[in-house]
Parts: sequence; C-alpha cells; structure tokens
Amino acid sequence: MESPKRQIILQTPNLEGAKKAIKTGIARHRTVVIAGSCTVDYDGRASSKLEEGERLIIFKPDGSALVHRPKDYSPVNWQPSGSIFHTRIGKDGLVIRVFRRKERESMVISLTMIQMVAVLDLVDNGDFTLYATEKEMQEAILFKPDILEPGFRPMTKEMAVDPGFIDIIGYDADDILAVVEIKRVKANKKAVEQLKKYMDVIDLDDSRRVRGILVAPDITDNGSELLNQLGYEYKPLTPQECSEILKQKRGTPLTAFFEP
Amino acid sequence: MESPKRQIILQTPNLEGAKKAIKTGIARHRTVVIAGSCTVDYDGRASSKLEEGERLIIFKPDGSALVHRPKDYSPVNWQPSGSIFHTRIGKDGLVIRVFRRKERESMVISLTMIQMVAVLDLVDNGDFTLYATEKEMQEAILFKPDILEPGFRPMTKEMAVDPGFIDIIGYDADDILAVVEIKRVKANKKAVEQLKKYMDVIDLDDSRRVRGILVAPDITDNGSELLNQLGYEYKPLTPQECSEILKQKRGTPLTAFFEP
DNA sequence: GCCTAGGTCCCGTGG
DNA sequence: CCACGGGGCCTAGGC
Repeated sequence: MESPKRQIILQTPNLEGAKKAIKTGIARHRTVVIAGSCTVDYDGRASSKLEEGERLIIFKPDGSALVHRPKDYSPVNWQPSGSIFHTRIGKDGLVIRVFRRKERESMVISLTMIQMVAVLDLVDNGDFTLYATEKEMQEAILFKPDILEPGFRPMTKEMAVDPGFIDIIGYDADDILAVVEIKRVKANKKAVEQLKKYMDVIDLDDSRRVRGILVAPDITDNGSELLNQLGYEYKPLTPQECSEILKQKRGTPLTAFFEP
Repeated sequence: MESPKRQIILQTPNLEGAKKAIKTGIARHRTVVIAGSCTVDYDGRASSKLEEGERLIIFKPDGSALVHRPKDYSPVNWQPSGSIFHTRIGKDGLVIRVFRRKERESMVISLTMIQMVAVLDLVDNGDFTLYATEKEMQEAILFKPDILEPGFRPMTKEMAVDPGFIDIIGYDADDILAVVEIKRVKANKKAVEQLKKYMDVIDLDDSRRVRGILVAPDITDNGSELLNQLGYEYKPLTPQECSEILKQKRGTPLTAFFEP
C-alpha cells in the first residue's frame, strides 16, 4: 500500500494519465498546475473564446481557477473561488469544465497536449499584513488628529449616510463641523464629487457652517478646480506617513479613543 | 553539446540548482513556475509582509510576477509586466527581487524550501475574443437603433464632453434629442449620476427638451429612484442580446454608419 | 440576497 | 506624461 505522496509531477503525460492526476488532485484538495496547449470557452456574465495556444492553468483547493498566458498580470480566463470542477476525456481532448453556481457561468478548458501536470500540497498559514492602506490613514488621523490640523477632534468614523460612508466627521479648533474624505492615491474629480455627496447630506441648514476636507497624497488639476469651486479644502497626507505614525503606537487598541 | 530543452522540471532541488534553473529560465524568456516555502516583502505604493508558507510563484517573460497562495482568485503579492528580476542566494535562502522602475517598487521573495521549479517554453499566439461587452452594446444600438426604441437615430458615438464621453447622442422619432448612457451590468445610483453629469452639459437651455436614457440589463432600486426624480428613462437591454444582434451583421464596419 | 466603496486594483484610450 | 472610465473586474462590509 502506497503512502500518499506530497506531490505528483508528470512530464508530458498522456491525456489519460493527466486526467487521473488532475481528478485525484482536485478530490484531495491539492493545488493543481497544468502546462499545455488548450482552447478556453467562457460563458456567463459575458462570453469569450480563446483559440489554441500554450498556457499555464491553476486549480486551487478553494475552487478558484486561473488560465494564464505567458504574458500579462491578469489571467486571460478564470473563475473565482467556490467553483466546481469536472474533468473528462472527450473528442476535443482532456476537457475540464469549471462551473459557478452563483453567476451561472462556466469556463471550459480543452487540453490537446500536456507538457506538465503538478499536483502540489501547499500548506500556507503565514500571516499577511498590508500597510499604507486607506484604513491606516483613517486610523492615523483618529490616533493623532493633529496631523489633519491642530485642534481637530474626530467624532465618528465610517458613518453610514444616504447610502455611503463618511470616513471621518469631527470638529475643528473653532468647533466647526468637518466632513473628511480620505484617498490613498491621488484624488481626482470623482473623489471631490464623493465628498460633495456627503456634504449634501450633512450641510443641510445654511445657518451652520460645515467644512469639507479631502485628505490625499496629491490631487489632480480637475479635482482641485472643482474643490475650490465648492469651497472645500485639500490636506496633503501620504499613506506612508500614516503608516509610520501607527508604527509608533502599534498595540494601542483603536477603541480606546472612543471609550471613557 | 546539448540542444536546448523545451522544458526543465526540477523536483525538490537544492537552492543552488533552483537558482541556476530560474536564472536560465528568466534569461531565455521562459515562463518560470516555482512551488516552495517562502516569505514575501513588498514595498512601493503600499507595503506588505507575508510570513512563511508554501506558495506558487510565477515569473513571465514580459516581466510580470505572481505569488499565489493555495486559495483565492487574486495573487497575495505581485508585480505587473515590465518588472526586472534579480536572483541570488543569501542568508534567507534563495532570494528573488522583482523591481519595477516606473512605480519605484519592489517585491522580495525569500525561498527557504523548494518543492518544484518548472521552466516552461509556452508558445501562445491564439486569438482571444470577448463578447457581450459595453462596447458591443454600443455597436448594437448603432447598428440597429430600433432596439433602443423605434425611430431612434444615433448622431454621435463617444462624444467627448466635460471631461468624459457620452456613449450615444441621437434623435428620437419626434426629433427630440436623447443622451444615452450604457451599462453592461446592473445600473446603480452612480450610473444615473453619470448620466446626469452628461445631461447637465447637453441640457443647457430650457427651451429645448432633452431626454436622458439609461440602457442596462437591470437597475438598482436606488438608481431607479434617482432616475425617476430626475425625469430620465430606463431601457432594459442585456449585453447578450446585443452580442447576438452583432453576430447577424459581423463584418460591417462601424464607421459605415457615419460615412456618406 | 442587494448595495456601496476600495484596490499595491490593472488596463486601454484619450489628450 | 497625466487623467478618466471600464472590468466577466474581485472582495469586504452592511443591511
């Protein structure tokens, strides 16, 4: 009796051998990597046809599937996680159908020649942490509001309105209400329009002044123009700066600033 | 003298052997696939840290790089095409640095254990065609304007305004001007706002009536509400229908409808 | 399920 | 080069 191997790698297998390895790999929740010549037909939200050529195909244990050409960042065809695989040998060669219930869409890969099949048991529990995100910018302003401007006091974060979410609402040193919209990349006209949408909800009565503040590392000319037109303000701030600020106080829970 | 192999596949190689194969593969513009235990550090527009775990790594001849965990559609770390690779053995194992000039960002992969290295010569010249896109919806309306409504005559396509592009402008059966905005997926409030933006540019003088028509396979409740508020109209149309219509007349150039 | 907004979005198409 | 909008975007977070 064989003990189950951690990996199976087949070089230029015949279709029958490839099929067996692929089916076994999928059944055992392995990551399956195939290199070979294929066509791909997709049909669902849109539809597509990929003519014969050599590609790299990946099936993951979570039901995601990728077909990569030997160029480009993005897969030429794919299915997101939660898909179901069906492998069989037909007149077009080794046919793998990847079906997604939710979107009622399917991707059919027909392999005619196979260079490699690798069935891999990838164990991956490593933590992944991303820094310098928009969320970190928000946290940095809540933690050290002076980086927005001296005397600023945040009152709410992620306030649901209209529909949408205002990143931060607070009071400035003169007790004027301020709506803060944060962007981690250069802000454009759309970002200003987004801020306006929130201002339209908050700035209802003319008696009370409300400031609109756009926080971003940079702003486009068109964005700046509209901003000035609407009487809003721009505060330059980079996600990297914010990330640095948070590093100084990593460990202090964010909730501490809202609890007595 | 060896003839260059079409593919090199190494199972559980040592770091030195892996390094040699990877360097050769990159130099010869091959697609390099690595399975192994690694950490990844990214620094650029944002930054990230990925702790030790087993992943699938892909380097393509166009300078794109992907690190895939055994789950998810999207890579956990990556660089788009145009990156430069540098491979060396250091104290952290086999270290591959992927550098991108344009964004001044880098991804460093440190491999400690390697399950597989595959150097593949993927030849892929197959055509890829995507159907049922927004562009096809536009073409279908230009080709057979009656699918929008009987008597509709398109005048311009992709008219640049403001900034932005109005998908189609035309006259209806009663010679009323109509601004048409197309969405290939369910239209939401944002889509209606986009139409409004274009209407604000076209519908300047109150003397002339202008219709705003949103074409989409479906519309959200919020979108519909705003649409009614603004007095615009919704025309249901699916990208699939449009794709079918175009199939009937594939071959007729789009320009034919604008030339004498 | 719907809806909104973010993304190291990527990518193409203008100017 | 910058700016804007599309994408089979995908994905997370609310409701």
